[in-house]
Amino acid sequence: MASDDAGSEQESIPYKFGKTHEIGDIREQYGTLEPGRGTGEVVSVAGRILRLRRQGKVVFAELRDWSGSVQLFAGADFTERFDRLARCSLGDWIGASGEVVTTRRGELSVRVDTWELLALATLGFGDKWHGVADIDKRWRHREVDLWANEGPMTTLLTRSRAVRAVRSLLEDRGFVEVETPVLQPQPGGAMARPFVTHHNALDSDFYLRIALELHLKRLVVGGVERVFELGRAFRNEGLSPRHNPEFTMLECYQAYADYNDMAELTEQLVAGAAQRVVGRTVVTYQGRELDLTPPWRRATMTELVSEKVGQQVDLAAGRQQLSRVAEQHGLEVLPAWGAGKIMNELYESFVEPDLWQPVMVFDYPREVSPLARPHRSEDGLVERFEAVVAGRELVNAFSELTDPDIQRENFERQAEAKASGDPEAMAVDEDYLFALMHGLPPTGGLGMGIDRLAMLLTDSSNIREVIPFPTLRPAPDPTAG
RNA sequence: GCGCCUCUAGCUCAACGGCAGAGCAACGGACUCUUAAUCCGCAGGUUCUGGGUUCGAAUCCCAGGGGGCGCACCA
Repeated sequence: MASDDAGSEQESIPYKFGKTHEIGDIREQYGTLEPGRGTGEVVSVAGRILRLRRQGKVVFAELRDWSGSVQLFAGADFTERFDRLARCSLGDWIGASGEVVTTRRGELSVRVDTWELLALATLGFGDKWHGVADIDKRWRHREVDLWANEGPMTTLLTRSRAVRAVRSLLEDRGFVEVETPVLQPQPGGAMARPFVTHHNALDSDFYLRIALELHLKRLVVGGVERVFELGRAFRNEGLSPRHNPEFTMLECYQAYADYNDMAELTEQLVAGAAQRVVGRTVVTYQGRELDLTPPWRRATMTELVSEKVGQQVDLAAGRQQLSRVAEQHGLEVLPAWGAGKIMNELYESFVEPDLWQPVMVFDYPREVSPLARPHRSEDGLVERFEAVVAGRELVNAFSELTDPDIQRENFERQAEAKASGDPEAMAVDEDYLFALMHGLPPTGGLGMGIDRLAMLLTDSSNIREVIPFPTLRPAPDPTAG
């Protein structure tokens, strides 16, 4: 009987439901009402039944939509099909109409006159008190996580608002949004191992992009003076609490600007997003205060490394001295590393993890920055900075390299490294060089990890919390948990 | 890839070498203002998988699988 009944109930579910209010709005408007009051306002709300308390001829249910939850108050004397309502399962979706009231105990409620079943939850969702704690299940079946636990909906909505804020801040500054190819015959714009796929009709291998950079700069060559893309990039690398193989980047490029302009833009974007999303620019992250209010501290890599190792070091000191400093601090130096690479390693190993408040780390070695323009006054350096927040790189930006000859040299040096076995090195990108030979004006460029921005604004320690369906090993059995 | 930790009912967890259990959910019932409602009843298991040790294994050992954290790589 149960299954036949359920079958006909499925068929009787309406195709739409005219809800008049978000639950959150009702709570906002009437949340302070005294006990035992009516409002005269009749509303229709819809959502999922979170809890159900049967009391004989009267039933209390907690109904949750994505804006919040409110109690439904139903009674045999005034609610249609009362007995069926009392038999609903936790997790069922219903739409209910009635007056907004408070009960004797003062709980804000919708006193249900009429209601409709909108979906049956035939699989249980988890413990009504503990929710679902199995982290594997939460990530493989986010729909369950969203319903059973409090945090994920807030995280999802916050991320959405953060992306909207970034997009709108850029549009306010005259940037136009574009979409460039994900499938590329040759990946470029970053040093990373790509994913490979195959196009049947063209009988060609393609790579999933590892960065957005080169196509966007080609658009600048074409005259698109302020351009950005918010898009997915893919890197075939290990997973970690801070790395998902597919992740979302913002890249934007501004003609006639340099990296100092990009530093200012970085502050405006991050602080602006925080302001719009959480309402302030001082946030709490993992129990510590983080002050995103501009201006951020600016320091050069040389200064920061020197400070950390307790002696003045710079590229001019040469590979030998840097190598000695590195080894004094327990850092293994590979033979292929030049002075610049050693400096970068010193920075990444000893300085970056200890930076907490936002810092703009300026002026990277040329050796580790093949797409950035040589520094206007410092030998061996490029005009590049990374913005580090909470010990992690959030933004990477340059004065873009515009000289096709230097770009070709840099590509060729990368190609040599690739030939000698570095799977992450770049290849020579002739299409990009072709574009540069048509003239890239002075341009500032910036890349930001959107997932990491979302982590900061949602106080998430694991990137998988801000990605609804993170990359996981395929489950052998889809129902296994 | 390597190291450490973890996996028991739908969910949250006990049992830690001696009969696999509780709460919640589900199912049946009582109850007209509840707040994790309460009460009565009933059912629920390949203890992740496969081997081994043992009179006896959820428990100890080995191998495999899933997941987490750390390291490495990166954003």
